[in-house]
Amino acid sequence: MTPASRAALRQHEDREDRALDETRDEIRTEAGGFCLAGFLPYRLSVTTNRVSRAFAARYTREFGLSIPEWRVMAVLGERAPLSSNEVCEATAMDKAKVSRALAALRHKGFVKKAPHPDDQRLLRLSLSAKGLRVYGAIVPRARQLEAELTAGLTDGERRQLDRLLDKLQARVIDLDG
Amino acid sequence: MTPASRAALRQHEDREDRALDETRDEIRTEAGGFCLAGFLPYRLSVTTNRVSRAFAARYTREFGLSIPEWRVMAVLGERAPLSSNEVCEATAMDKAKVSRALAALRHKGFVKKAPHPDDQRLLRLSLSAKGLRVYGAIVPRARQLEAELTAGLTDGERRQLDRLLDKLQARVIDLDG
DNA sequence: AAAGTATCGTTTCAAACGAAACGACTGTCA
DNA sequence: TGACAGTCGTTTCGTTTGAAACGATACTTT
Repeated sequence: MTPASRAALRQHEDREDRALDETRDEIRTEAGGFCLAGFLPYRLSVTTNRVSRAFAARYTREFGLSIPEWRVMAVLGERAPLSSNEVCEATAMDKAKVSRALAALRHKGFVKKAPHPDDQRLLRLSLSAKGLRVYGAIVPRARQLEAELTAGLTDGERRQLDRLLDKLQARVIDLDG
Repeated sequence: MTPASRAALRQHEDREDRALDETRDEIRTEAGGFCLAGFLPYRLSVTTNRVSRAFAARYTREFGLSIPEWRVMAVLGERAPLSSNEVCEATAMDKAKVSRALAALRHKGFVKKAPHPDDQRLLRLSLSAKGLRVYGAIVPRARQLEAELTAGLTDGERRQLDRLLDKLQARVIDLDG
């Protein structure tokens, strides 16, 4: 861009700036006082992402697991054997993510995969002995971290938080479903 | 894998399965009754991601904006001019994400970028007239969507939710800071 | 003023992501 | 039985992501 055209652009923008001052006042009427910091979806996202990062760092450092991998371990430890689809539902992750997490967990020797006897399309997924040992170690640690996270909350507040999340969840589901 | 080695593997796994039954009982002691569905970080993540997806779909469909782009618009509409760093802080996004969102917004003609007169490293970012018109349209819409999201909550519950998110936020910050 | 350090915003790079295509398998209907 | 439609899990493809490298500008120290 030449200095001349740059100057022309600036002049144009100066003219626009004057128009802007008028536009701005009209805008303020509808947009008046909007504050991103108080916007619920933003607040949810920021808080949740901070929580996820903090927990992910610990799962990685202490157990070498990503969050998708930890979720799969958690549900398999809870109620194996499960098919991949059942893991999807239990973890709220899509099948590609579950497939990748399973590949990693199998590679680490934490998960066993067998064909379902009645339906060859399905998998019978479960934790190996090694996986079960890790599961036994990570669950108390996860509980402890959760307790640290909610340390500032009374039992009543914790219950209230669960209730409010349930309500939001229900609301957003019929909002886009 | 040959049928023979497959059979050998199965036999090995059968042996492991018997060991597993014993291990499982010990595990249950520490891991007993863990339920991912009730685990706060998981619940936060699932609910928040659903909310984000629902809002992102609407921003895209109705205004052609991604969430990072909408956040930048929001803070610039709120209190331009801002530097890129100030946008980072105000939106809780890293500088790469902000840089990319700004490039997209400038390409769409919604954002103006000027050099700061006192410090050539800084940018003076603000909305163009076009950007300001979009801002004026999107803010009421965002408010309306937020209202739909919280439609099931009383004013008290909404305030309580804000309080609880503040507490979690404070807690997680010193938890990983 | 020159050299070294720090900050700002962009770009590069590899990893992670979701949507869609895919091959393998099952159930249905002719 | 043979074609057809549906389901399951994997893989591919293009996009988005954050960390780190980078060039450019400003500040500090001598």
